[in-house]
Amino acid sequence: MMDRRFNPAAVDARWQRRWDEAQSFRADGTSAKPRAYVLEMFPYPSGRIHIGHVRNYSMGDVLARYKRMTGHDVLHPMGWDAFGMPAENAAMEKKVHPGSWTRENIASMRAQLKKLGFALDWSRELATCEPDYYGHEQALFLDLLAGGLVYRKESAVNWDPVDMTVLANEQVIDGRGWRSGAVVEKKKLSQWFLKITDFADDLLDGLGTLDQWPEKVRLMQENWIGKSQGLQFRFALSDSVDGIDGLEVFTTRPDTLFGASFVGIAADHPLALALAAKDARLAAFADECRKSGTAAAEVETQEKKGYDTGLTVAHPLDPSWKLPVFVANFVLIEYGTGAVFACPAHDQRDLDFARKYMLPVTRVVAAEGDEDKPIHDEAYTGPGRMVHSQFLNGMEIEAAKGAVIARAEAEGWGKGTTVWRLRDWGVSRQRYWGTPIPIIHCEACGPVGVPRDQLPVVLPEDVSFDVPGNPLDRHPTWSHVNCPKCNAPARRETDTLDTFVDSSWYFIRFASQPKDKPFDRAEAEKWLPVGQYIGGVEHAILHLLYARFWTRALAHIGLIGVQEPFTGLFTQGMVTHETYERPQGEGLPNLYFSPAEIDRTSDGATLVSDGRPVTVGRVIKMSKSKKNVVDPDEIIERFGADAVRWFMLSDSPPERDLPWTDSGIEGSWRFVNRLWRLFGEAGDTGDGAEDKALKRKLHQTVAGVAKDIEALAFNKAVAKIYELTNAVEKAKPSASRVEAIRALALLVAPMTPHLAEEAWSEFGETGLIAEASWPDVDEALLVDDEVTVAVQVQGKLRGTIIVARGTDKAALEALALAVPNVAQTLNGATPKKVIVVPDRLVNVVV
RNA sequence: GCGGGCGUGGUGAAACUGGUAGACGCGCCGGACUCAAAAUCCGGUUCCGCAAGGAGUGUCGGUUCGAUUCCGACCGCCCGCACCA
Repeated sequence: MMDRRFNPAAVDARWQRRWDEAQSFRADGTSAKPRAYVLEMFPYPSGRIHIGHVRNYSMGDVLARYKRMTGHDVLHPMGWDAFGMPAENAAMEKKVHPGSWTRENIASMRAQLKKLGFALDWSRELATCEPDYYGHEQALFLDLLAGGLVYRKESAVNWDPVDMTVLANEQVIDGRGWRSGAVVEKKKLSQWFLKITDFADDLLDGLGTLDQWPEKVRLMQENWIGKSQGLQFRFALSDSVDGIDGLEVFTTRPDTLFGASFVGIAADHPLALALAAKDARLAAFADECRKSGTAAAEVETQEKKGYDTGLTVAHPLDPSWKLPVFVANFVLIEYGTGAVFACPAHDQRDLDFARKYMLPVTRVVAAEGDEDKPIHDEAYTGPGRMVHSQFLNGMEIEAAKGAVIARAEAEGWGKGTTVWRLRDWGVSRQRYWGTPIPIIHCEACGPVGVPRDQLPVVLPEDVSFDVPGNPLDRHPTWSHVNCPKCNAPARRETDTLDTFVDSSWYFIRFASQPKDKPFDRAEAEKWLPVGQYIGGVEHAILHLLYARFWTRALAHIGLIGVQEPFTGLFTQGMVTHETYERPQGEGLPNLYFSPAEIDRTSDGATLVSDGRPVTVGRVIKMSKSKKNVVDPDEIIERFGADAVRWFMLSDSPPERDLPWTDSGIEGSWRFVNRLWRLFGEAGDTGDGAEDKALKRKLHQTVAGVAKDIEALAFNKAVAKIYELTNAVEKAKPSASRVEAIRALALLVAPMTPHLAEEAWSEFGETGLIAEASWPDVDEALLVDDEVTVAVQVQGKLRGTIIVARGTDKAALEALALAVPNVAQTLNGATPKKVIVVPDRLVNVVV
């Protein structure tokens, strides 16, 4: 067959249409087949699919198609995480409505995804910005409210005075708003909170059951939840200040109580605030503390500073022992009680502080023999026994902790407590483009839930973005309603929900989409939990933790019987690309060029426009600012969907970054054509004989590729397919070769489905390969009956022998010693020992 | 600072439970076909050496008949969290 060239421009669309018409990828839910729920994190409709999406969805697609071929009823849906700030920014900058901007983006991104031929059940597509999604979310919010998992509280937020909105912590850079550049203010606002802390223990324990999650993600969540056990206790204050006569502190080291040196309180601690009201110098110090608070790198080098309040507290185990109270810049109001007792000998921060303010340092824990060793500049945090600690002396640390807690509880001045880093989830956002919180504020009745028959609370379309702030606040009529309880004039809540709420339950809605309620429990439980969830590691904490919480919360109020939403989680690496840069001149940043402007050869790169060289920079994550991006559309145009998909799966392990290269995609395109030529030889059985070796190779490959796909080791599956292809190409025409060629089409069907379909129909099959079965494996063919055994002398390879599998040790030893090279190396010496591992190696030791 | 991960050819990487290091891809070198090019095909490609042979998985050391794999120390890179009491 000469010069057969695969033509994706014609082929891809044809099969995409056929799959559509046949509804090949619709999840059934009523079949007797085992069910498989394969899900990739749904995209934000920013406007264009980027190559990272292509990698993500290619992986999920291989798994989904493979599951279908192995007899599963597969749910593999797609939707849009469609609310969020970029739409409002576009509205302000381009004077378009966030809704039309978002919907147009969805339309063009959907078209892009379709061109890639993903095996998605498009009948279940959803967008979180449509009332038929967020209306149900409002119902769930009211359910959680009724279930006691939602509350309203005043809380301090980051307020951007120019954009007139709340900013998330991540949006505050060096104390300024990321868009406006305005200095961010702390502002107290009434906000809605979800009681995620009620589930802190359960979310932590649950991590232990997630054995198909990356260890890394579980650790990140564990740290985020941040469980600390210790003692909370009260110090009596020497003088009462505005009615404050004691200080509550929390410590994880109650054992070191006899090493106490001072008490530190946060600048925003009520006692500090009360004192600062009468002390200008303290007020100034507190201001300084607040300013230097958050900037990340700064914290490390930040000097420990304090302000002596002049007050003292009494030590709970010895009331005559007085400890000074400092306002200290390293004590955080957000954590614990905002006050600490300091034991400098065994805590580095406390030690730094104590040295600076000349406070006593007393060792209370010592390793064997170190009892009188002084503490210098390094706090001792290792194991040991208690010293200088009265009734605790001689105890191990853990025993001493228990003893102090027991005594505190018996004497009533403290108790054993658990403190969490995790805070309740504030979900109010002063934004337009989000799910309206279904609440009506009435002067007489307070906040009242919108009655169910009035859901969804739909976002008004007639809004303007001429002035900063939330357009819902300014809308002439939208917020003016009557109280559902007393019918008096009232005001609608104008805050919307954090978009993380939208993504906390979309996987349930995918599984079941009734019109009249968020989901049908029985239907949803058929599919849930998601068997394999695939996405970027950037969602390791927030999204995945919120989704775990939301699922538990729904279970708690009896709406669903699932605790963990995702049984298997896979976090894929990024697609990276080298950068092309050139200095612009002194003091100016380097100028970057896009790959399209560059002529890249094996030994360098030049700019096409002037022919002069540019520096080839590091291979990093694709980003607009570095211009190292490639456009999937262009690539699909040139090489077709299959070559792109194949490249996304080749070479790099999926959890690692994948460097994009032009030669790589060209290599994939070459392989697509190689296969296509090979498929053209499926009619040639030669003399019709069997090729035992090829047959064996085929069955080994089928088994190996299946194992690799199930382990998501796509790069290994790809390598095995290359090996088989090489073997088939080299083999002489035979019945086995034809069998192998046909099987090869099935093997690549999950990865390069258009090519596989085209071959399948050329083979004369009338059905779709997408609906065909994965080839059977003959177990007997998985092992070779001849093996190559390595022969070593002193652990160094001296030759190999080919023997029948299972040859016994004595025979192997004799054969090995007969290898000429072995005799030569031994040079007459008598072997001291011969180690024989059957079917593997013989090692002669002298 | 704490927690985690990773270091293998020119390059992306493979190597089952400690058993022939470098499969497979990219690149490169040589050849065939062609007037020529593209496409395709064949051969080679860890390093040193003409070869025999020797060295080799970040560095140093250990365990072992045998270590990319196990243990210890160190170096480098990447990621997450971060004054968390």
